[in-house]
Amino acid sequence: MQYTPKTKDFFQNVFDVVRLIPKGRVTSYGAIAKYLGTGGSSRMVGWAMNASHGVKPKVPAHRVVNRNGMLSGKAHFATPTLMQELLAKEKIIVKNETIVDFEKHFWDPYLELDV
DNA sequence: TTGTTGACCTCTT
DNA sequence: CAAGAGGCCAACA
Repeated sequence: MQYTPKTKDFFQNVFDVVRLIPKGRVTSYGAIAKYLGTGGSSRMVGWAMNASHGVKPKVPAHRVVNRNGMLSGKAHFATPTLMQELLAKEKIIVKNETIVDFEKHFWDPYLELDV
């Protein structure tokens, strides 16, 4: 199913996809942006995540990283180490602010949520 | 309404 | 191989 950002709020869209990320899996901003139809505008995803702090239910923003698997958004969490801590609970190994075997834990909304 | 900003991605130098 | 600049779309002032 394809979301229609025109009919729904962009943030709502991003939050919905992020919440659908299975435990122990991660995805990238670009993948979400592409799935939403915004294409290369992956920055919008990050913008939406910025508003995901006081959102309910909780949005696993720690499962969303950049294309290289680096925790670029960790600075925006409550604590710089919170993101890595949360990922560690998901059995995801983070080394030097970067997810180990990122491809292995990568979760593509296109493949899981159907295109 | 226009301009700036932003947790990014990709090409070019 | 490393660094810089441009591009994408949406929200905020």
